[in-house]
Formats: sequence, C-alpha cells, structure tokens
Amino acid sequence: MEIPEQFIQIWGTLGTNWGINRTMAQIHALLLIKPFALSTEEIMEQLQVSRGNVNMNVRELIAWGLVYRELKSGDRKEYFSAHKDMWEVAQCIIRERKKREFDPLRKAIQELNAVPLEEDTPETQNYQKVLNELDQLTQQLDKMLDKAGSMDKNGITKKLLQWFI
Amino acid sequence: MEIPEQFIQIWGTLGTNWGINRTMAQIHALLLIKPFALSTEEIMEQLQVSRGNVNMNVRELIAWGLVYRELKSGDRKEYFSAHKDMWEVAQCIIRERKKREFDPLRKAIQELNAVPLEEDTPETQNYQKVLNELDQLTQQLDKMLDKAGSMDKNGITKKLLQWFI
DNA sequence: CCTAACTTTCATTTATTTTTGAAAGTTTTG
DNA sequence: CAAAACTTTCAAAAATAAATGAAAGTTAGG
Repeated sequence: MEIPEQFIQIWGTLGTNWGINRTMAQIHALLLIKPFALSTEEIMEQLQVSRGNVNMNVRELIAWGLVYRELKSGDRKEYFSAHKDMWEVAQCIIRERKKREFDPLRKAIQELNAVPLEEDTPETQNYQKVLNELDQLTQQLDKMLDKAGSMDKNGITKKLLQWFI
Repeated sequence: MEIPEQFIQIWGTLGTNWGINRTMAQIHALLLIKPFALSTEEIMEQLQVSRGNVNMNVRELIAWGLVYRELKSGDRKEYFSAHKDMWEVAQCIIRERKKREFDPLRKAIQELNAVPLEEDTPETQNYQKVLNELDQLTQQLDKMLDKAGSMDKNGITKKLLQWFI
C-alpha cells in the first residue's frame, strides 16, 4: 500500500489550523498509519522533508507522548512509532495543550481577577464582570479537561454518552 | 481607566496559540472590556494598528458573531461592540470553529473511512483501525460540540457539573 | 448629482514561523 | 582510540501569514 496521502494531508491541515506545525502533524499521521516503526530516513523520504526537520518534530512528538522510540536489535538506527489508540491520542493532546497553554492562561486570569481596582466606573465594572465570568468559565473548563485527560476509555465513553441523554 | 494592556495581551497570545490572528483577538479583548461601542479610529489608536487591519478583523469578528455594529444617531461613523456574556462568547467560538474546521475534517474522515480497501495486509488493517477509531471519536465529538454550542446557560452549567459527580 | 464622510479592497511590505543542511556532537564497535 | 554510524544543533534561507496604506468604492446630505 502506498502511503495514504490524503490522510496525512488532512492531519497536517488540522494541525495548521490549531497552532501545531504541519510537519509535526504529518509525521504523526504517517506513524499512525504505519503498523511498524520508521527510521528518520524513512520519514524524510516519505514526507520529503529534511533531516533536521524530522529530528526536531519527532522529538516534539515524543515530548507530547504521542510517539515513542523503538530499537531493533542488530541496528544502530533509532526507529519511531506512534501510539495507535485514538482515544489515548486525544487525551495526550488534551493533557499536553492544557499544560502548555490553558494552565498559564487560567493562572493569568486568576491573577488579573485578584487585583482590586481603585476606581469604580462603568468601565471598571464591566472589566470586573468580564474577568469574573472568564474566571468561572476557565475554572469549570479546568476541571473538565483534567477529568477528560485522565479518565480511562470506558469512562470517556460513558461521559460522552451523558451528553446525549 | 487606561486600557488593561495585560488582558488584551493575554487574549492576543491565546488567539495566536490556537490559530486566530493576534489583532483579531486583541480587538475582541478591547471591545469586551469597553462597556460602550468604539469606532474604527478609536480601535486603531488604542491598539496602534492600521485602518485596513481593523476593518478586516472587525468584519471577521462580526462574521463569528462575537461583535456587532452599532449606530449613533447624528453620526455617520460605525461603532463596534462585543457581546459581553462570556458563556455566549465561548459558544460562539465553539460553533464557528466547529463549522469551519471540525465539520470538514469529520466529513473527510467519514469519506476516507467509507472507501473499501483492495488489499488486506497488516498495513491496510492498521489504517482501517485508525480511521475507524477516528470516525467514532469525531462522531461523538460532533454531537457533543453541537450540544455545547446550542445549550442555554443553565444547561451548560448543569452539564459541566455532571463531569464532577 | 456632487461632494464630503466614511468604508473596503488589495498589491506591497513587514513580521513570523518553518525548513534546510552542513557542521558539531555523540555513541558504538573493531 | 580512531573512525564509522548515527543524532543534534542552529544560523541562514524559504515559506507563510499578517499588516500597511493609498486608491477605489459607497453612501448620505444638501
């Protein structure tokens, strides 16, 4: 089977729209659909990207917990493979983006919200209201994301079902 | 009160991380914290950006349903204001991004998943499995996002609470 | 129907992000 | 310990995305 270009393309576009670089997403897609581990060279060839690019993005994927190194005995090369369970993949992404982006945002909002304002004008009142609501919203989201990122597969399925009862 | 720079900064960074351009996010932040409508000129001055940039991004914000035009009698200028309820803001963003990015993705996955493969090898089997799981996952997410985007405020609060029981 | 007040467009410019690839670094092996 | 096999780094180049601003377009008022 030749690599399903289209799947890799779609995954890459998805990444681009959500602030993840295209090559990283494409490498992930490639490793997802290959049932065996690939070497740097093989990834370079399949996606037509440079060695440095593959190296950086594979390391990033490993840091996200989406990809792992694999060694083949009698071979000095490193091989890379992706975790294939898509629910775990989703959780990995949730956990990682939460940690990197949501948590700092949440903290910043809390801090802004904690600063008492001197004046009391329509402007400050509205500002406080917006910040307050945002604080509540992010607090709820925080709990929800934590739960979603740590539930087991059955748990997720159940929770998702609850949305439609 | 001078504009709370920090809030605008944070909102802008958030946008950047999630594929929304900085100026668009910053204009949104500015209009959120101002209890009254602002003209193009005022936005230009507060954020130090060009007329064209403000025009394009305000229109985009209107298309998202986050901002609305306001006319002041005896004035030919257009003024812009943001919807202030942060729960509605969140829903607006969910609805809009779902429509623009998730729905096409979902459709593409369904289509890829529907194509029967000729061969039957470990490669095709794994490919099918990944696509299948992705199909299920996006199907669940699809329902969830629709629901989340259309529930009223009480509904959301209740649903969010369910995650912690 | 003309002019002033305002809005929109879009070719260029500018800024940001991503990629490249050669050099430096590291590990393994004979 | 030398040299081969491989990985990592990073300055420079390329690609992409966003911003500018002057010109074109629109609308309201007289």
